[in-house]
Formats: sequence, C-alpha cells, structure tokens
Amino acid sequence: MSEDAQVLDDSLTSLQWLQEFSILGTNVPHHTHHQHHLFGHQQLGSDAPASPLAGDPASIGMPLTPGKPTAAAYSRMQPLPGIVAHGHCPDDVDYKTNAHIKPPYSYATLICMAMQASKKSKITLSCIYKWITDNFCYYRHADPTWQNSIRHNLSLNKCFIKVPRQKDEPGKGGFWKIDPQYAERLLSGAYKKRRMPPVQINPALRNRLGVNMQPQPRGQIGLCVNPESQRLLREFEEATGGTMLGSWPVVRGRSGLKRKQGSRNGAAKAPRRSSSPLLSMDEQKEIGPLKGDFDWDALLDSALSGELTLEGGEPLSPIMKEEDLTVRGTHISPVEAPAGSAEAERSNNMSDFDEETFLATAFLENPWPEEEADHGPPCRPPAALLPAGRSCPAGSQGS
DNA sequence: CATTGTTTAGTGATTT
DNA sequence: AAATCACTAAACAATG
Repeated sequence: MSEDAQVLDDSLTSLQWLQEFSILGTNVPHHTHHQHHLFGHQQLGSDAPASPLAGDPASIGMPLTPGKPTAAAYSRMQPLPGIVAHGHCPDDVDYKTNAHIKPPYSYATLICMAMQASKKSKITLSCIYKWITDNFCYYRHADPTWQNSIRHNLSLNKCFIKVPRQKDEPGKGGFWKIDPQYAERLLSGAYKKRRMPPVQINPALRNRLGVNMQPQPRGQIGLCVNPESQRLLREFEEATGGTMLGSWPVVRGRSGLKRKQGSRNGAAKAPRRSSSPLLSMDEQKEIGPLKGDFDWDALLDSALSGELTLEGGEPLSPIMKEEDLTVRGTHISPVEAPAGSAEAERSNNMSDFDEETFLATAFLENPWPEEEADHGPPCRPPAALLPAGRSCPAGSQGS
C-alpha cells in the first residue's frame, strides 16, 4: 500500500482534466524546486501576499492556477490541485490559505507544529488554537469541535506533557510541551506516521463550493462538477483503487448516527455547528500578516542540519532558551528505547513525530501569534525572527 | 459563564 | 480477524 502513489504516478499526473475542477481555488505555489514543504505556503517572493482571503470561500470561483503538474520532487501524484489523495504529499495545496481541504496532519502533528513554531517548549492551549487557525485556513471555518479534539489529544497523547502554570502566573490553563523523549525521536527520524488522515473537505464550505457530498458508497466524495469531469473522476478513482478522496464524515450526526445519548439537550452546551463563521472580518487581518518573504529552502536546510531542533539539547533558536530549561537536559534516553522500559511502552504511541512533522515545522520558523490576553510570555513571537511584519491580530480566533 | 482538561466511548480505516 | 490508530462526540470537573 502506499505504493499506489507511485504506481499511479505517471498515468495520472497528467490529469489536466482535473484542472477543470473549479472546486478549489488553490494558490498553487510557484516554486518548482524543492518541494519539500509539507504544507503549502504562500507564494514567496513576489508581492503576492496570498491575498488574505485567498483560498477562502470567497475565491472559490476562481479558475485554478494552471499550476505545474509537478513532476515534483515527490514521485507522488497530485490528483487535484487542492485536493490531495489520501496519504499523498500535497505538493500544491496551500493549506495556509486553502479553507477547503483539511490539512493532512493529525492533530498531534498540528500540536507539534504549533509547539515548534512557538520556539518555546511550552505553549498554551489557546496558542495552539491560534497557531492552527492562523496557519491553516481550514480550521478557521471548520466546526470548532476540532478544538475538542486538540484538547483530547493533548490529554491523551503521551508525548504531550502538561506544565502547570506558576502560582503567580496569571491566565488560565496550563502550558503544554512535548515530551523531550519524543522530540528526540522525532529528530532521529525514528518514527513514521502510520497514515495520514483522509482528505476532507470542509463541510462548512461544501455548499459554497458547489461540492456535492452525497453519501457515497465507500468514502468517496461526490464532487459536483460537470458530468464529464465527474466521469473522469470516477475513472480516476477506480484507477486509484477506489478512494481518491477520503470523505468528510459527511453527515456527522445525521446519517452517521453516533452513539447512545441522544440527549444533548438542544441548547445545552454550544450552539452546535450549522453556522460556520465563514469569513468573518477577523480573517482579513488574520491571514494577511502571515505573508513574508521567506527563504523556505534555507529554512528547511537549517532545519535539517539541526539548527532547528526541539529540545534535544541542540541549538534551539535563541529565544527558546529561557523557559526551555524546564525541558531540556534531555539527552535522557537513547533513541532506541531500551526494551521493556516504560520508554518503549510509550513509544508506539508516537505516531506523529516523523520527519514530516519536523520538516513541516521548519516552515514554522514563521510568525507566531502573540498570546493576546495572556500577559505572560507564553507565545510571544520572536519578533526578531519574524519574516515580515506580522501584526498578530488579537482575537482572531474569537471563540 | 467560558475555557481548560480529563475521561469514556464509539467509528472507520489501516496495519499486522 | 484482531489490534491499533486517528478522530469524533460528549460528559463532566476544575478553574479563572
């Protein structure tokens, strides 16, 4: 498995027909070399600030950038610009601005990214939220339940450790950090993510996209495009073994009837979905600042060469030092966990610390949102490192 | 009250 | 087929 990508490679990379799909206004990055970025990022160079709303529903009608059908660095194919096949590296998807496609990162990975981006070893929950929403447009429009998942993940996942707030520290909730041991592994590349979550299209945007998600037989998405394209899509799916697109648990709740308690007294808790905060003003301020002339490649290189590490005791970015001490001193364990140790036990849970996360987070050298109301230093962006003026929209993520 | 954090439980997909 | 993983949903406690 996972070979399918390769197998299909040449036969499918040339699916120009796919460009007919105007489902997703992608901002296909123009760089053609070094595509190791894991999430798309803004067009660099040029002044194209990736217009704030790029990738937002507002722009969905746009024709696709006739992006390069990348023969790409990866010999992976890119079925749809903007839609990536499950498990494939989304070369061309700019997750930062593409509100339609759920980033192929697990929540744990996202958390890690946020943590690494923060340059501190510990960050607050709200910072995590913030970072995610700032960097993945998708989550700005998604049902806020993802936050629940984030919390759940933090609590449950062994690689996250909670660091209680100091008595005198104002603010709510504690901090979270990555268990250094896992960071070690991450850096050693000892872990591979087992799988990636299926591609999901933001249900909140579905309608606006004209994407029709009828419950399909097997996790297939019914893209509502012209019949011709649809046919091709079908053929394509067949060729790919059926599931080119993962499906949004489409009818969450509805047909996907969940479990027991139908309780959930109507208005009891939160105004369950249904109304997605599409494009509120906040995003305008929000995305824009993320732009920056950034030398991603260089960044990546440095990341790879170890300049950017978690806490392995290696050269962390300067700013990280202070608070970091809590965690560092970590050359604790040999990379290969001694068999039978508790270490070993936890290790198998470490599904997300792979180079992918690591590489991906190289990009996170990027702007870091200030922790608004949180006086503390929590997630203060290392101003010095900010690529381009990033003004840290406070309250961008209202909820 | 809202946020944060923990826990339990169910689903579907993938791996072994 | 069983085990595992990632996710989702939700109840509920603690806290600011």
